[in-house]
Amino acid sequence: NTQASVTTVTQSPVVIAPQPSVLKSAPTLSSTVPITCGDIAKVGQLVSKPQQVVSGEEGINLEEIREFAKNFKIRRLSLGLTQTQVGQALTATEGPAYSQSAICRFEKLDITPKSAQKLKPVLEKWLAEAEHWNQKGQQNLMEFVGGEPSKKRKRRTSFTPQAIEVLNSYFEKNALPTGQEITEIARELNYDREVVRVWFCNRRQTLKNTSKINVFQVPT
Amino acid sequence: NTQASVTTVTQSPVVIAPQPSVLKSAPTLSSTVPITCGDIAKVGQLVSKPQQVVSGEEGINLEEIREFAKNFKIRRLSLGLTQTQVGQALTATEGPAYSQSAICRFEKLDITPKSAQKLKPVLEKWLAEAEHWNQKGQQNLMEFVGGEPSKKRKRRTSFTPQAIEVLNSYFEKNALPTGQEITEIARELNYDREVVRVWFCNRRQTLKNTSKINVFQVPT
DNA sequence: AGCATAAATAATAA
DNA sequence: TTATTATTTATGCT
Repeated sequence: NTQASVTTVTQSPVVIAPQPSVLKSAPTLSSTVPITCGDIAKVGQLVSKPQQVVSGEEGINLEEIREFAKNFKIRRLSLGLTQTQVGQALTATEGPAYSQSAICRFEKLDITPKSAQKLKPVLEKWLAEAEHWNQKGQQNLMEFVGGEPSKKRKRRTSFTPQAIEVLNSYFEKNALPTGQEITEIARELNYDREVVRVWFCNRRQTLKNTSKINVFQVPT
Repeated sequence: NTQASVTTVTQSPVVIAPQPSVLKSAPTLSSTVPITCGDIAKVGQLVSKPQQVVSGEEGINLEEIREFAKNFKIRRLSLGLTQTQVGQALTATEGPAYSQSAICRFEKLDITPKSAQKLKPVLEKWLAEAEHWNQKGQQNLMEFVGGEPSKKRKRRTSFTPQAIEVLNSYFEKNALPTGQEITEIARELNYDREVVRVWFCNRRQTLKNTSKINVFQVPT
């Protein structure tokens, strides 16, 4: 449409201040920290050890990777992209598959130096390209990314009191229904299946949150 | 600890590219979009109308506000702060209460120009200060944000047995008092209104929890 | 005016 | 990877 010429806003670029370790930086990293999967150390763990900033045999600059990861996140966010979107877009343009989890792990540096080293240039290139398209307009970016242009957030469902009652009774019987069961409940209540699934997720969440002991003193 | 001199990373500041409308920009905004609350138009709606970039009577520069809102979000994120944190911190340092919802709505420009105009300088000032502390280290930022003892973290209220008795008797009569009633109870007991409100919340939770069946049951 | 909670996103478990 | 939990954001409501 004739979106007006508005897009040439010439907004002053935001300069992000230097970031002292937004990540938790695992300061007192010691013997107590088990490396979950096998015994290959992760970037996020190695990088905090001054001696090993450059991983010996590989010649990998961990500090550089850490910085990039941090910048990557900021740049991703300022493009308004999610990890999922990046993963999907990469999967489409680059060779292998990149899941949301993969992007997440890169940003958190929860990967081996080798993987990081391999992934970094891919992300770097892709991100630069995304930023380039973004210059030309949000629409182009979305096209490049591939997702439908800005899918809208689903309207918030409101359940009827009756429905909630039924849901709660199911929940009391079983807080973790199978996909099958969810489908059935959804049909019975005539709500969207996904909506019902999310309801159970959130209900479990809420329960967990509220089941903490309460703050105020007991009236002795 | 002897965190090494690492912190002086002199990371090259990230320059955020100009952002053509990350927000959904409500492109096909037409008769179908009802303005939820009354008929006062929101910034996000007004700003897309070229003619009205400056709100007439008020002299409010909507375009400026839109830009600020966008930058605010990016800067908030690059500080690693959530809307909730900002809201809480503002509530602590500035006068009135700022909920997570309020921050959310500001960022989405889902507020009236007048409110936005009022909120903007507050956010601007606060954010600049937060960035300043962040320069000095993540720890300082968290202290600034997170109600450190130096700031006025609200002291934990302890109710007298008498007060609790009164509260409980009110609770038995009505577990969900209106705002009006809460105010009155608070005045009667000479406690802060908010404290009383929270007491009722917590009381309801407690009740709910104690009467709960063990939930995470295995689906058979 | 802001709470309660639905929906979306990020992080972790499997 | 895919499945689920945990966290954050957004919105219907009154």
